[in-house]
Parts: sequence; C-alpha cells; structure tokens
Amino acid sequence: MPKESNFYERVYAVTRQIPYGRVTSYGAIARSIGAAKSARMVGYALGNSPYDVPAHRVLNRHGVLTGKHHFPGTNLMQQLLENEGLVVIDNQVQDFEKHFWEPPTNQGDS
DNA sequence: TGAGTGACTGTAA
DNA sequence: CTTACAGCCACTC
Repeated sequence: MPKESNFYERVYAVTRQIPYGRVTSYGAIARSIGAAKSARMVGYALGNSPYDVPAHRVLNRHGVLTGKHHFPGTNLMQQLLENEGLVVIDNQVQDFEKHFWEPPTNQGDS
C-alpha cells in the first residue's frame, strides 16, 4: 500500500497553491507545513512529486534557481519563470521579494 | 539498524 | 560584498 507521506503530501499541496507569476522558497513551504528544518526535503519531495506541481516557482532563500539543473532541458526553469512575467538573470530572480509569495501557515494546522 | 545524502538556511569571518 | 562551516530533518540503500 502506497503510504501517503504526510510530509510530501503537504509539500505538493502548498506548491500547487503557488499563484501564477509568484515564487516562494523551500524554507517558506517547509515552515508552512510545520517542518522549517526540513527545507532540504521540500526540494527532495518536489523531485519525487507525482503531480505536475509548479516546482519551477520554488527557489532558494536568495531567489536563485538552485534546482534548475534538475529540470529537463537546460534553462527550462528559467524559461517558465520568464513566461510568467518574472525576470531571471544569472539564475537569479530580479525583485524576488516583490514576487515572493508566502504560503498559508494553516497548512500545518488542521 | 546504521550510515550517507540533499532542489536549504543561518551565522561567522 | 563573498566564502565557509555547521545544523537540520526525512528519505534511500
């Protein structure tokens, strides 16, 4: 039986809620699900995400496309972000704070 | 059961 | 400003 790891499920749930043209950080998602210390696992979970979650909208704390190498293509992640109206330069999102989207904290509280 | 690893973060120099 | 180190949790082998 495919046990549903609550941790992963929460990550997918929050990632799917990221609005268009917005971006967030692994740490922000981790905290929203009550696992602030597991920011690394958030990215790990996205890699295993069985859904089409917009993982390209998830960047590190500095707004850098740390996981762009994990995407198919070479600059697909950057292309997707630019396609949403964002400006990416040198794997870094410009005005990251301005486009930053903070996930709902109620994800960790039923 | 135990050891290794990572799409991170924060603090220090 | 950049570079370096340690802590951290969940997962896989």
